[in-house]
Amino acid sequence: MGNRLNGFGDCSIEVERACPIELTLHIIGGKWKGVIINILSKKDTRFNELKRLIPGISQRMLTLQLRELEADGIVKRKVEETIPIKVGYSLTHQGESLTPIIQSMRMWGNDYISKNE
Amino acid sequence: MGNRLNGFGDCSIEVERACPIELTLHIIGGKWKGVIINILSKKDTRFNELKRLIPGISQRMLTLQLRELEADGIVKRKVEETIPIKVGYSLTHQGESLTPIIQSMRMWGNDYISKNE
DNA sequence: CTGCATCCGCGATGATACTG
DNA sequence: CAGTATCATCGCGGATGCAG
Repeated sequence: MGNRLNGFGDCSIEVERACPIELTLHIIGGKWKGVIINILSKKDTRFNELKRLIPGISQRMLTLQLRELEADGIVKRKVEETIPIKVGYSLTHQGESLTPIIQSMRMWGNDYISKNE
Repeated sequence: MGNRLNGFGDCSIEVERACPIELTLHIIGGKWKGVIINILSKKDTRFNELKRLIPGISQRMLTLQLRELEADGIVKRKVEETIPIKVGYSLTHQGESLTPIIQSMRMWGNDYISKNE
């Protein structure tokens, strides 16, 4: 997992090392990651359920984004060995620690919308 | 400015409309926007100063990211009609209202780094 | 000093079909 | 149900040169 941090360790801002910001943005900034985390913060969700809840996302992208979130330790994947197979996704502790930020972003976004009609 | 909201108005998540999150992510999620906002939150900064403070960014990208932030009402642009011209950038009120989120992201990022070494 | 214009490669994303 | 594989595309972003 640590290798995902590569490319962030060598940036040197003089005012202040802003890398943690970039890192966070890199982790949650994917095209659909915000929505995914937001949904998972409310309830554990299965693959097809996620797909249904996120209109417009392709199966491929959903898989990829989930894999990245998993690699970053944000999301947990639990396979039920039934037939057909069921796969449940949920937030890890680290993932849950992101929800305050997500919620701040929601509030800011709503505020922004209301101010710009 | 309102037209930048297009594409967000029609997303319909059943669990909850997550669009404000996507919108916020869209506004601050650019490759360098986090750093830019972070720097501007500390002090007004001129173009070349920004370029110097952000190693690795190309002139082109700095211009583009600043233009987007300006179009989104996050950043203010002030031209000093000297020779040579000087252009100062600063946060708008809306831009300043983002800094708590940015700071949360910094803290989360630092925490993340220390936990994943 | 602060940009804009142009060219271009590459990665991100979509569409579609196939699988255990 | 939950993916994987493959192909095609499209825009991001880098490099470079020009301009006021």
